[in-house]
Amino acid sequence: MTGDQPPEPVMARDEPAWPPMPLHVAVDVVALTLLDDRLGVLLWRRPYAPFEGTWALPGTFSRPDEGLDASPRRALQSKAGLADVVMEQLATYDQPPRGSAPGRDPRGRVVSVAYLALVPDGTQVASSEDLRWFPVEDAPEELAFDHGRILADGVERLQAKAHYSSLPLALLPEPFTLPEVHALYEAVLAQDLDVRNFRRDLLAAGVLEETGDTRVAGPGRPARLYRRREGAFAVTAEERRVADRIRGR
Amino acid sequence: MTGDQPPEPVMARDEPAWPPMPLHVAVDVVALTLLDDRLGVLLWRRPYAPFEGTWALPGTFSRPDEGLDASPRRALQSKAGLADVVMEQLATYDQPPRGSAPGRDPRGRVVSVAYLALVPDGTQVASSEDLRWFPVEDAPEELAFDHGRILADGVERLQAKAHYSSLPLALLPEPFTLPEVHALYEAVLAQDLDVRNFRRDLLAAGVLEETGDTRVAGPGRPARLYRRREGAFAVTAEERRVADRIRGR
DNA sequence: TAAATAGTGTCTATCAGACAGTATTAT
DNA sequence: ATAATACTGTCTGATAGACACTATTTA
Repeated sequence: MTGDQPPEPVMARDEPAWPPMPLHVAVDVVALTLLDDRLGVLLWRRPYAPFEGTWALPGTFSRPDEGLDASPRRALQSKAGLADVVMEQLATYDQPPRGSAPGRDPRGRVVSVAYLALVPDGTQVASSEDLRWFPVEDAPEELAFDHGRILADGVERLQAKAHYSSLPLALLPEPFTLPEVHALYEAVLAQDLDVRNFRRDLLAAGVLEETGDTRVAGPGRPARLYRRREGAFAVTAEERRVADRIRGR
Repeated sequence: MTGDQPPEPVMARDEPAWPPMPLHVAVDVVALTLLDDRLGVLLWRRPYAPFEGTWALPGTFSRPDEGLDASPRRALQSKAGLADVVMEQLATYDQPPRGSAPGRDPRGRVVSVAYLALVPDGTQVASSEDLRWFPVEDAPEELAFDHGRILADGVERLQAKAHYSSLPLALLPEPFTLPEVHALYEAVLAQDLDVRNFRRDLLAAGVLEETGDTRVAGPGRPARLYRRREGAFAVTAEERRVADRIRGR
């Protein structure tokens, strides 16, 4: 593999070790959703080697003709029919993973750029025997490659952000009710949150605006409907301060 | 789920698009240090195309025979003679960078994994006309590739962590005095910090321990010396709570 | 003894956490 | 009326931020 793709003859005094040994760049997606009041992750059973038959995060190899961020979108689109989800880059992993045994990919050196994708509750996915949501806590212990670690990192990232941002709202279709948001944060953090304090702090953060409507769902008082206010993210007071300090410069 | 991962003849039903088009994987290092009570970054003037003669972050192509995290260490070692610095991965960038014009690397598709490296104040580096520290605020506006953006992201990461971790201490050689730590945080945050509050909060965080010695430096009362306590990181009370919540699960 | 640097204490406003009852709807 | 769900207010302890003086050394 010589990896020559110079559009012109640019090589006057080029990088000493050029062309470098090219590597294989994969992307893997930790796609999370709200599943029955718990956090769910999309897994895919690999139909071919390596790790044939093993559950894995959906992923693909990045193509030379697409932007890096486009690769995880294409993976979600082609494997699950998902489009327009909120995504953010997590981290990049390689072989060998820190502190683990078997290496990322038996086929050779592969670096994998992991992404976190947040899929709104109720979004239709092309599920099947070999592609479906798992409650995160019931996911198979052994995933392909080092996907178990990547999954854990993705969940941890979302939990961390739940403490100081409204990122988890991407898991709800708009408009939503405050009880739904409350249940969402409890699911994300796997933790009980006092209703009164939660509502007080969430409303004080100013990330929501009322639609004016309410939603009737069976018995009980109807809940007011909200949507996200554009560009609003920080939730706790401390983190609003931090964000202001950083942004305001 | 069968999960056989045969090191043997593997290619029975392999990935459809295998082998994928390989890409070039670079690593770039945002190496920061304390420079005359300001934050400094190590830059390198590229001696060859592309961007010949332009200042850039030190970097290299990752080799197939090394772990990904080893590449930025090799880059620092070979270009600047630096070893054993604290490093953490920042993010991965590619062509085209979000919202910019010229593309990462004119030679073809390159993804770059960026690292943050913290070099203790006073560490000797093999500096020259073409490799030296710049105060971050005096760094050239135009760096090669999208290194300007990567540098900004690295500084922002360090500043964010300065609010809730003792990561910046990696910029000081041990042992150090509290006035030095104070000056360090002021340099990192480019902000005045009240001495009394700073000392109160830093000591309350329990990340330091006294050595018992003091350091005499010219006139004035000698300062007590401290070292980092092993494994201690969180600084503010809020972030200790956050860290506990996340870790304690 | 003057100049330089290291070190210390209090008050206040804000916020997170604990806690229980009222309001509105369907049946 | 009963059951179900939505919604609300207060108190307390902890903490971040504002603020000015004393202590110890060298020259």
